[in-house]
Amino acid sequence: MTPNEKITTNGLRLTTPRKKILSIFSSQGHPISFEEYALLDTTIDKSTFYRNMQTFEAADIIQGIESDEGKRYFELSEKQHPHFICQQCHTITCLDEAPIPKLSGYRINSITYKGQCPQCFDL
Amino acid sequence: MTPNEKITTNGLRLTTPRKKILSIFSSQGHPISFEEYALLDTTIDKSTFYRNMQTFEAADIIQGIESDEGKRYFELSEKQHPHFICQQCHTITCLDEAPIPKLSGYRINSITYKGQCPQCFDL
DNA sequence: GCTTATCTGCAACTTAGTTGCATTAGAATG
DNA sequence: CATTCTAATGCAACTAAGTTGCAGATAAGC
Ligand SMILES: [Zn+2]
Ligand SMILES: [Zn+2]
Ligand SMILES: [Zn+2]
Ligand SMILES: [Zn+2]
Repeated sequence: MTPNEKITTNGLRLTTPRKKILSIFSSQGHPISFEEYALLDTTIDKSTFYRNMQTFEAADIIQGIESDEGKRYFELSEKQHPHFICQQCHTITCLDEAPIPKLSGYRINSITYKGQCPQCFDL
Repeated sequence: MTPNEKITTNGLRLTTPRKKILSIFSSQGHPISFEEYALLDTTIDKSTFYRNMQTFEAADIIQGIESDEGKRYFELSEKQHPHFICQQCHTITCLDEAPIPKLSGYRINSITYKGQCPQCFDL
């Protein structure tokens, strides 16, 4: 199901800002913050952006993750994968191949590793 | 090495606020935010608290983690262990027994799982 | 095309965390 | 113990991510 289809099946309206938000997120291969989004779409208001992030998270269209710098990053919630946040260069990497462990009794929605990425580790 | 010893070996001054901060963190078994800390120590100023969190993170005395509600939680950085953040009741659990996986090329400092804790999962 | 409830954009607000600065108080030295 | 020097504290003002109230716009359904 495409993001646009998820919108309509959730009883939400397919508005112009929503179509633009989803097309921009579709063209990113990694999570972005509002600050980064606003560089790609100067027309959107931040309240519209954040309100849609909440709506889309509830509809399982978008997934948010917290950076180590007190900002939220968002990406399309397609196939589940862990993320790595480098505490030195603050890059967020999608670990598409990494396995998702199990924890008995818990339902795991996401995994975030923090540390040093290969580039920063070599220095 | 106790937290107080770590302070002096890092060339930091063992001040009254610092001793109180470390004694309060020693008596917690899980990460707490400034909001929670301030209930246990009404004398501290928030700038002193946050500045010490930064100093203590650099000296590897305290470790911070980001909650799913845009707040930072802190705990003594003794033995490494993953954390589980429940997205429903927002409780942060220390998973003292859970293993820390490896990722080749990356240096992992922390792991955070998000999802539903056993209490919320049963509902 | 008309109606209606949802959604948007603006501006004002909230709040976690930071910063500048004057004062205080560890620690080192004699 | 008194002196000195620098690190650390407390206060108040500030910053910035994210939220909220509201009036006007617009998608969806008839
Ligand atoms: Zn890096
Ligand atoms: Zn990703
Ligand atoms: Zn829970
Ligand atoms: Zn813990």
